[in-house]
Amino acid sequence: MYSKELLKGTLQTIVLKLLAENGRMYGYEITQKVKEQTEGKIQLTEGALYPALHKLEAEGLLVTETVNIGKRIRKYYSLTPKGDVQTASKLEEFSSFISTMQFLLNPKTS
Amino acid sequence: MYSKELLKGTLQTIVLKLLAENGRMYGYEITQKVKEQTEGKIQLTEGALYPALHKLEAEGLLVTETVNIGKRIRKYYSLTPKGDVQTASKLEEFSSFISTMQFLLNPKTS
DNA sequence: TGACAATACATAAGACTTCTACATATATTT
DNA sequence: AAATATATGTAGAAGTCTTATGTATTGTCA
Repeated sequence: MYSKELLKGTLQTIVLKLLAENGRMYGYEITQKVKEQTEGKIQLTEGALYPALHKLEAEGLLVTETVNIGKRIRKYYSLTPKGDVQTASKLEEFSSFISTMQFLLNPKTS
Repeated sequence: MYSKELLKGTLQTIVLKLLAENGRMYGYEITQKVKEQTEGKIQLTEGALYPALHKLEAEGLLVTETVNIGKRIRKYYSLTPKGDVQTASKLEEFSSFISTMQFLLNPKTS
């Protein structure tokens, strides 16, 4: 597990990228996918994820579909066209940020 | 300039690494160095930097030396042995975090 | 020489993100 | 029957950083 601060600012990017890859996902599924793909190194908490999802929805980047699974409700999130655009730009920004940081922190080998 | 959120959690690491490289530096010098080395892509604000420096000092990772340049005061910061250790561990953590993120965001090529 | 920009320190108030803890409820495993 | 996993969500607090402000000295250029 990484210090929490590092994760700040990357949660949105992670969520958007996963949705772009998987079409549609629900909250719990996202937490599990991240945990699984990072071998437990990144674990999203509900307290961070749900507010983030709601915010992205309010901004028009995500839409929801509610599905009944037995008696339980499941809320699927998927990208809007605007969300697609934002995902691409977030990924690009993150990638550029990493390059800059790697250069800054490792000027000899970069 | 990157969205502010991305920078979160990296400020300490940046400061520690610069001090490890340059021996001792003062606040303004740090802001200029970062700006210069990142071609303006990362710009530290004083409101973020000084509280961070004070915090690191309070934690025993940095010590200060005050030097008078004419009538102006200059406060040099340098790493303590404890600071050296922390720098290494922060850099390691950041590097590992980047690997994980790259894998997560780009599963095909990683 | 007067004005402006750069150097250099610093704090205060607020925004934003995330965490911890809690609340609720169903389904599955032991 | 109890515990764990699935599933969504909120409230309050913590932490980091931003914006704005303040003070003072030094350098530059018109």
